[in-house]
Amino acid sequence: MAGEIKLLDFFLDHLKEILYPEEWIDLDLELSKSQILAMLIVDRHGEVIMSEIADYLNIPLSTATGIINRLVNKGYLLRERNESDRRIVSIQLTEAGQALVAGIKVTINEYVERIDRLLTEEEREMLMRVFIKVIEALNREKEPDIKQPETSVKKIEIE
Amino acid sequence: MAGEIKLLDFFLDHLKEILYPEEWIDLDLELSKSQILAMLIVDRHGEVIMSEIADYLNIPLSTATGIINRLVNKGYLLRERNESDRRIVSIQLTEAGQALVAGIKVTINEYVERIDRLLTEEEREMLMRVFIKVIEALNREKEPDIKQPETSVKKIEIE
DNA sequence: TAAAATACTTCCTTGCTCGAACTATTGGGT
DNA sequence: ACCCAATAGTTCGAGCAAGGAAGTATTTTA
Repeated sequence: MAGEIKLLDFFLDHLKEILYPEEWIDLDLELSKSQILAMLIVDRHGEVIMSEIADYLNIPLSTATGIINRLVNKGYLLRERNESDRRIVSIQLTEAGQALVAGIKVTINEYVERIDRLLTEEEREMLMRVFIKVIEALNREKEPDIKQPETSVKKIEIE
Repeated sequence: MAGEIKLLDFFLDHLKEILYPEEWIDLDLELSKSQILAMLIVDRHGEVIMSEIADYLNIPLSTATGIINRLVNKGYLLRERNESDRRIVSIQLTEAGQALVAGIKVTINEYVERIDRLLTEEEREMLMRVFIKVIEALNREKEPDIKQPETSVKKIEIE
Protein backbone atom coordinates (compact mmCIF):
# COMPACT_ATOMS: atom_id res chain seq x y z
CA MET A 1 0.00 0.00 0.00
CA ALA A 2 2.68 2.43 1.06
CA GLY A 3 4.61 1.34 -2.00
CA GLU A 4 1.77 2.11 -4.34
CA ILE A 5 1.17 5.56 -2.96
CA LYS A 6 4.81 6.33 -3.33
CA LEU A 7 4.82 5.17 -6.94
CA LEU A 8 1.78 7.29 -7.77
CA ASP A 9 3.32 10.37 -6.19
CA PHE A 10 6.43 9.62 -8.07
CA PHE A 11 4.60 9.49 -11.38
CA LEU A 12 2.69 12.68 -10.75
CA ASP A 13 5.83 14.46 -9.67
CA HIS A 14 7.73 13.45 -12.73
CA LEU A 15 4.94 13.50 -15.27
CA LYS A 16 6.63 16.27 -17.19
CA GLU A 17 9.87 14.35 -17.44
CA ILE A 18 8.02 11.18 -18.32
CA LEU A 19 5.85 12.78 -20.97
CA TYR A 20 8.63 14.79 -22.59
CA PRO A 21 11.67 12.51 -22.56
CA GLU A 22 13.05 14.28 -25.59
CA GLU A 23 13.93 17.10 -23.25
CA TRP A 24 16.25 14.89 -21.24
CA ILE A 25 18.20 14.44 -24.31
CA ASP A 26 18.87 17.16 -26.83
CA LEU A 27 18.95 14.58 -29.51
CA ASP A 28 19.49 16.88 -32.41
CA LEU A 29 18.56 20.45 -33.06
CA GLU A 30 18.00 19.82 -36.72
CA LEU A 31 15.28 17.17 -36.58
CA SER A 32 12.15 16.49 -34.62
CA LYS A 33 11.48 13.31 -32.67
CA SER A 34 9.47 11.77 -35.46
CA GLN A 35 12.01 12.73 -38.05
CA ILE A 36 14.80 11.13 -36.04
CA LEU A 37 12.82 7.94 -35.65
CA ALA A 38 12.07 7.88 -39.35
CA MET A 39 15.75 8.37 -40.18
CA LEU A 40 16.79 5.57 -37.83
CA ILE A 41 14.24 3.24 -39.35
CA VAL A 42 15.43 3.94 -42.86
CA ASP A 43 19.01 3.53 -41.70
CA ARG A 44 18.33 0.23 -40.06
CA HIS A 45 16.44 -1.26 -42.97
CA GLY A 46 18.44 0.24 -45.79
CA GLU A 47 15.48 0.73 -48.05
CA VAL A 48 11.95 0.98 -46.77
CA ILE A 49 8.55 1.59 -48.28
CA MET A 50 6.11 4.12 -46.89
CA SER A 51 3.83 1.50 -45.38
CA GLU A 52 6.71 0.02 -43.44
CA ILE A 53 7.62 3.39 -42.02
CA ALA A 54 4.03 4.00 -41.03
CA ASP A 55 3.97 0.55 -39.47
CA TYR A 56 7.14 0.96 -37.47
CA LEU A 57 6.15 4.40 -36.26
CA ASN A 58 2.61 3.21 -35.73
CA ILE A 59 1.15 6.21 -37.52
CA PRO A 60 -1.23 6.55 -40.47
CA LEU A 61 0.25 6.84 -43.92
CA SER A 62 -0.96 10.39 -44.20
CA THR A 63 1.21 11.36 -41.23
CA ALA A 64 4.16 9.46 -42.61
CA THR A 65 3.88 11.27 -45.91
CA GLY A 66 4.35 14.59 -44.15
CA ILE A 67 7.32 13.47 -42.09
CA ILE A 68 9.07 11.94 -45.06
CA ASN A 69 8.30 14.95 -47.24
CA ARG A 70 10.13 17.27 -44.90
CA LEU A 71 13.12 14.94 -44.76
CA VAL A 72 13.19 14.69 -48.53
CA ASN A 73 13.01 18.47 -48.80
CA LYS A 74 15.91 18.78 -46.40
CA GLY A 75 17.91 16.47 -48.59
CA TYR A 76 18.25 13.61 -46.14
CA LEU A 77 16.01 11.09 -47.86
CA LEU A 78 15.36 9.94 -51.39
CA ARG A 79 11.90 8.97 -52.54
CA GLU A 80 11.38 6.83 -55.60
CA ARG A 81 8.63 4.79 -57.19
CA ASN A 82 9.16 1.08 -57.45
CA GLU A 83 9.23 0.15 -61.13
CA SER A 84 7.82 -3.35 -60.77
CA ASP A 85 4.90 -2.16 -58.67
CA ARG A 86 4.32 1.48 -59.32
CA ARG A 87 2.04 1.91 -56.31
CA ILE A 88 4.99 1.45 -54.01
CA VAL A 89 7.28 4.27 -52.97
CA SER A 90 10.62 3.34 -51.50
CA ILE A 91 12.72 5.55 -49.29
CA GLN A 92 16.48 5.67 -48.93
CA LEU A 93 19.04 7.79 -47.16
CA THR A 94 21.01 10.27 -49.19
CA GLU A 95 24.67 10.75 -48.36
CA ALA A 96 23.78 13.74 -46.23
CA GLY A 97 21.21 11.52 -44.54
CA GLN A 98 23.77 8.84 -43.82
CA ALA A 99 26.09 11.39 -42.30
CA LEU A 100 23.29 12.78 -40.18
CA VAL A 101 22.25 9.37 -38.89
CA ALA A 102 25.83 8.61 -38.00
CA GLY A 103 25.90 11.78 -35.95
CA ILE A 104 22.61 11.00 -34.27
CA LYS A 105 23.87 7.58 -33.29
CA VAL A 106 26.98 9.07 -31.78
CA THR A 107 24.84 11.48 -29.78
CA ILE A 108 22.54 8.74 -28.58
CA ASN A 109 25.50 6.64 -27.66
CA GLU A 110 26.99 9.44 -25.63
CA TYR A 111 23.80 9.80 -23.65
CA VAL A 112 23.46 6.09 -23.19
CA GLU A 113 26.99 5.87 -21.91
CA ARG A 114 26.38 8.78 -19.61
CA ILE A 115 23.42 6.95 -18.13
CA ASP A 116 25.26 3.69 -18.18
CA ARG A 117 28.00 5.10 -16.01
CA LEU A 118 25.45 5.97 -13.36
CA LEU A 119 24.20 2.43 -13.03
CA THR A 120 25.51 -0.67 -11.37
CA GLU A 121 25.41 -3.84 -13.40
CA GLU A 122 22.52 -5.00 -11.26
CA GLU A 123 20.57 -1.79 -11.85
CA ARG A 124 21.21 -1.90 -15.57
CA GLU A 125 19.85 -5.41 -15.86
CA MET A 126 16.88 -4.69 -13.70
CA LEU A 127 16.10 -1.52 -15.59
CA MET A 128 15.92 -3.31 -18.89
CA ARG A 129 13.98 -6.18 -17.43
CA VAL A 130 11.44 -3.88 -15.80
CA PHE A 131 11.11 -1.74 -18.88
CA ILE A 132 10.41 -4.72 -21.09
CA LYS A 133 8.03 -6.16 -18.55
CA VAL A 134 6.05 -2.94 -18.42
CA ILE A 135 6.00 -2.39 -22.18
CA GLU A 136 4.93 -5.97 -22.81
CA ALA A 137 2.22 -5.83 -20.21
CA LEU A 138 0.77 -2.59 -21.50
CA ASN A 139 0.92 -3.80 -25.09
CA ARG A 140 -0.75 -7.04 -24.13
CA GLU A 141 -3.61 -5.14 -22.56
CA LYS A 142 -4.03 -2.85 -25.54
CA GLU A 143 -4.40 -5.58 -28.13
CA PRO A 144 -5.13 -8.90 -26.45
CA ASP A 145 -5.06 -10.68 -29.79
CA ILE A 146 -3.20 -11.39 -33.00
CA LYS A 147 0.51 -12.10 -33.25
CA GLN A 148 3.25 -12.83 -30.73
CA PRO A 149 4.39 -9.83 -28.67
CA GLU A 150 7.98 -10.22 -29.90
CA THR A 151 9.13 -7.45 -27.63
CA SER A 152 12.28 -9.00 -26.27
CA VAL A 153 15.60 -7.33 -26.91
CA LYS A 154 16.79 -7.78 -30.45
CA LYS A 155 20.48 -7.48 -31.13
CA ILE A 156 21.41 -4.92 -33.72
CA GLU A 157 24.90 -4.50 -35.04
CA ILE A 158 26.22 -1.02 -34.39
CA GLU A 159 29.03 0.01 -36.65
CA MET B 1 31.63 -3.09 -22.45
CA ALA B 2 29.13 -5.80 -23.24
CA GLY B 3 26.76 -4.05 -20.87
CA GLU B 4 27.03 -0.79 -22.71
CA ILE B 5 26.42 -2.29 -26.10
CA LYS B 6 23.36 -4.01 -24.74
CA LEU B 7 22.04 -0.79 -23.28
CA LEU B 8 22.57 1.08 -26.55
CA ASP B 9 20.78 -1.63 -28.50
CA PHE B 10 18.07 -1.50 -25.97
CA PHE B 11 17.62 2.25 -26.39
CA LEU B 12 17.62 2.08 -30.15
CA ASP B 13 15.14 -0.78 -30.12
CA HIS B 14 12.76 1.00 -27.85
CA LEU B 15 13.27 4.55 -29.01
CA LYS B 16 9.70 4.79 -30.17
CA GLU B 17 8.37 3.69 -26.81
CA ILE B 18 10.79 5.97 -25.03
CA LEU B 19 10.04 9.01 -27.13
CA TYR B 20 6.28 8.57 -27.13
CA PRO B 21 5.41 7.45 -23.61
CA GLU B 22 1.96 8.95 -23.94
CA GLU B 23 1.15 5.99 -26.14
CA TRP B 24 1.80 3.52 -23.34
CA ILE B 25 -0.96 5.14 -21.51
CA ASP B 26 -4.15 6.38 -23.07
CA LEU B 27 -4.27 9.10 -20.49
CA ASP B 28 -7.36 10.82 -21.69
CA LEU B 29 -8.97 11.14 -25.06
CA GLU B 30 -10.22 14.60 -24.32
CA LEU B 31 -6.96 16.44 -23.67
CA SER B 32 -3.48 16.56 -25.09
CA LYS B 33 -0.33 15.88 -23.08
CA SER B 34 0.35 19.54 -22.48
CA GLN B 35 -3.23 20.21 -21.55
CA ILE B 36 -3.19 17.40 -19.00
CA LEU B 37 0.01 18.70 -17.47
CA ALA B 38 -1.42 22.20 -17.29
CA MET B 39 -4.56 20.91 -15.60
CA LEU B 40 -2.54 18.94 -13.05
CA ILE B 41 -0.42 21.96 -12.28
CA VAL B 42 -3.44 24.16 -11.72
CA ASP B 43 -4.98 21.43 -9.62
CA ARG B 44 -1.94 21.04 -7.47
CA HIS B 45 -1.42 24.72 -6.86
CA GLY B 46 -5.02 25.78 -6.59
CA GLU B 47 -4.51 29.09 -8.30
CA VAL B 48 -1.62 29.80 -10.60
CA ILE B 49 -0.50 32.68 -12.73
CA MET B 50 0.53 32.31 -16.34
CA SER B 51 4.24 32.71 -15.65
CA GLU B 52 4.15 29.90 -13.15
CA ILE B 53 2.51 27.59 -15.64
CA ALA B 54 5.09 28.51 -18.24
CA ASP B 55 7.79 27.89 -15.64
CA TYR B 56 6.53 24.51 -14.55
CA LEU B 57 6.03 23.36 -18.10
CA ASN B 58 9.26 24.98 -19.13
CA ILE B 59 7.71 26.64 -22.16
CA PRO B 60 7.53 30.26 -23.31
CA LEU B 61 4.57 32.32 -22.24
CA SER B 62 3.35 32.50 -25.81
CA THR B 63 2.97 28.74 -25.87
CA ALA B 64 1.32 28.71 -22.47
CA THR B 65 -1.22 31.26 -23.61
CA GLY B 66 -2.34 28.94 -26.39
CA ILE B 67 -2.61 25.89 -24.15
CA ILE B 68 -4.55 27.73 -21.48
CA ASN B 69 -6.79 29.37 -24.08
CA ARG B 70 -7.98 26.03 -25.35
CA LEU B 71 -8.67 24.81 -21.83
CA VAL B 72 -10.58 27.99 -21.03
CA ASN B 73 -12.59 27.58 -24.22
CA LYS B 74 -13.42 24.01 -23.26
CA GLY B 75 -14.70 25.27 -19.95
CA TYR B 76 -12.12 23.60 -17.74
CA LEU B 77 -10.23 26.68 -16.62
CA LEU B 78 -11.05 30.18 -15.49
CA ARG B 79 -8.84 33.10 -16.40
CA GLU B 80 -9.00 36.33 -14.46
CA ARG B 81 -6.94 39.47 -14.04
CA ASN B 82 -5.46 40.12 -10.65
CA GLU B 83 -6.98 43.33 -9.30
CA SER B 84 -3.98 44.42 -7.25
CA ASP B 85 -1.58 43.96 -10.15
CA ARG B 86 -3.46 44.08 -13.35
CA ARG B 87 -0.60 42.67 -15.40
CA ILE B 88 -1.07 39.32 -13.75
CA VAL B 89 -3.54 36.71 -14.99
CA SER B 90 -4.48 33.96 -12.61
CA ILE B 91 -5.87 30.61 -13.61
CA GLN B 92 -8.24 28.36 -11.71
CA LEU B 93 -10.13 25.16 -12.33
CA THR B 94 -13.83 25.37 -13.03
CA GLU B 95 -16.08 22.71 -11.57
CA ALA B 96 -15.92 20.83 -14.85
CA GLY B 97 -12.15 21.15 -14.63
CA GLN B 98 -12.06 19.73 -11.13
CA ALA B 99 -14.15 16.80 -12.21
CA LEU B 100 -11.90 16.20 -15.18
CA VAL B 101 -8.73 16.29 -13.09
CA ALA B 102 -10.26 13.86 -10.65
CA GLY B 103 -10.90 11.52 -13.55
CA ILE B 104 -7.40 11.93 -14.92
CA LYS B 105 -5.93 11.09 -11.54
CA VAL B 106 -8.02 7.97 -11.33
CA THR B 107 -6.79 6.93 -14.75
CA ILE B 108 -3.18 7.59 -13.87
CA ASN B 109 -3.61 5.70 -10.65
CA GLU B 110 -5.02 2.72 -12.50
CA TYR B 111 -2.01 2.61 -14.77
CA VAL B 112 0.39 3.08 -11.92
CA GLU B 113 -1.22 0.23 -10.03
CA ARG B 114 -1.12 -1.90 -13.11
CA ILE B 115 2.61 -1.31 -13.38
CA ASP B 116 3.03 -1.63 -9.65
CA ARG B 117 1.57 -5.09 -9.69
CA LEU B 118 4.23 -6.18 -12.17
CA LEU B 119 7.09 -5.17 -9.90
CA THR B 120 8.68 -6.67 -6.87
CA GLU B 121 9.33 -4.33 -3.98
CA GLU B 122 12.99 -4.41 -4.87
CA GLU B 123 12.33 -3.51 -8.48
CA ARG B 124 10.00 -0.72 -7.52
CA GLU B 125 12.56 0.87 -5.28
CA MET B 126 15.35 0.47 -7.76
CA LEU B 127 13.23 1.88 -10.56
CA MET B 128 12.53 5.08 -8.66
CA ARG B 129 16.10 5.37 -7.50
CA VAL B 130 17.50 4.89 -10.98
CA PHE B 131 14.99 7.26 -12.52
CA ILE B 132 15.83 10.01 -10.06
CA LYS B 133 19.51 9.38 -10.46
CA VAL B 134 19.27 9.71 -14.22
CA ILE B 135 17.05 12.78 -14.18
CA GLU B 136 19.25 14.53 -11.66
CA ALA B 137 22.40 13.72 -13.54
CA LEU B 138 21.05 14.96 -16.84
CA ASN B 139 19.65 18.11 -15.26
CA ARG B 140 22.94 18.75 -13.54
CA GLU B 141 24.75 18.55 -16.84
CA LYS B 142 22.29 20.83 -18.59
CA GLU B 143 22.54 23.69 -16.13
CA PRO B 144 25.59 23.29 -13.93
CA ASP B 145 24.65 26.39 -11.98
CA ILE B 146 21.98 28.20 -10.00
CA LYS B 147 19.72 26.66 -7.40
CA GLN B 148 19.53 23.26 -5.74
CA PRO B 149 18.31 20.43 -7.97
CA GLU B 150 15.42 19.65 -5.57
CA THR B 151 14.44 16.62 -7.58
CA SER B 152 13.82 14.21 -4.77
CA VAL B 153 10.37 12.72 -4.36
CA LYS B 154 7.88 15.14 -2.92
CA LYS B 155 4.81 13.79 -1.20
CA ILE B 156 1.54 15.05 -2.57
CA GLU B 157 -1.80 14.33 -1.02
CA ILE B 158 -4.11 12.52 -3.39
CA GLU B 159 -7.79 12.94 -2.72
C1' DT C 1 7.60 61.76 -14.75
C1' DA C 2 10.11 59.36 -18.18
C1' DA C 3 12.26 54.96 -18.87
C1' DA C 4 12.76 50.17 -17.81
C1' DA C 5 10.97 46.00 -16.31
C1' DT C 6 7.18 42.78 -15.90
C1' DA C 7 3.28 39.99 -17.40
C1' DC C 8 0.98 38.72 -20.93
C1' DT C 9 -1.19 38.39 -25.66
C1' DT C 10 -1.11 38.41 -30.61
C1' DC C 11 0.75 37.03 -34.83
C1' DC C 12 3.28 34.09 -37.75
C1' DT C 13 5.63 30.02 -39.29
C1' DT C 14 6.73 25.22 -38.91
C1' DG C 15 5.62 20.64 -37.59
C1' DC C 16 2.77 16.62 -36.09
C1' DT C 17 -1.52 14.13 -36.16
C1' DC C 18 -5.55 12.35 -38.02
C1' DG C 19 -9.56 11.33 -40.82
C1' DA C 20 -11.68 11.68 -45.23
C1' DA C 21 -11.48 11.89 -49.88
C1' DC C 22 -8.91 11.07 -53.97
C1' DT C 23 -5.44 8.94 -57.48
C1' DA C 24 -3.02 5.34 -59.34
C1' DT C 25 -1.89 0.71 -59.82
C1' DT C 26 -2.37 -4.15 -59.27
C1' DG C 27 -4.70 -8.58 -58.59
C1' DG C 28 -8.61 -11.63 -58.75
C1' DG C 29 -12.62 -13.62 -60.38
C1' DT C 30 -15.55 -14.80 -63.92
C1' DA D 1 -10.57 -9.26 -71.49
C1' DC D 2 -13.11 -6.61 -68.04
C1' DC D 3 -14.81 -5.01 -63.83
C1' DC D 4 -14.23 -4.66 -58.97
C1' DA D 5 -11.80 -4.84 -54.86
C1' DA D 6 -7.67 -4.29 -52.59
C1' DT D 7 -3.39 -1.97 -52.02
C1' DA D 8 -0.19 2.05 -51.73
C1' DG D 9 0.18 6.60 -51.44
C1' DT D 10 -0.89 11.59 -51.59
C1' DT D 11 -3.67 15.61 -50.78
C1' DC D 12 -6.55 18.43 -48.00
C1' DG D 13 -8.38 20.54 -44.00
C1' DA D 14 -8.50 21.30 -39.09
C1' DG D 15 -6.64 21.23 -34.46
C1' DC D 16 -2.81 21.37 -31.33
C1' DA D 17 1.84 22.69 -29.99
C1' DA D 18 6.20 25.17 -30.13
C1' DG D 19 8.65 29.39 -30.15
C1' DG D 20 10.37 33.89 -31.77
C1' DA D 21 9.14 38.70 -32.52
C1' DA D 22 6.51 42.41 -31.77
C1' DG D 23 2.88 44.71 -29.33
C1' DT D 24 -0.10 46.13 -25.05
C1' DA D 25 -0.89 47.17 -20.47
C1' DT D 26 0.67 47.93 -16.06
C1' DT D 27 3.94 48.61 -12.42
C1' DT D 28 8.41 49.82 -10.64
C1' DT D 29 12.54 52.52 -10.37
C1' DA D 30 15.51 56.02 -10.87
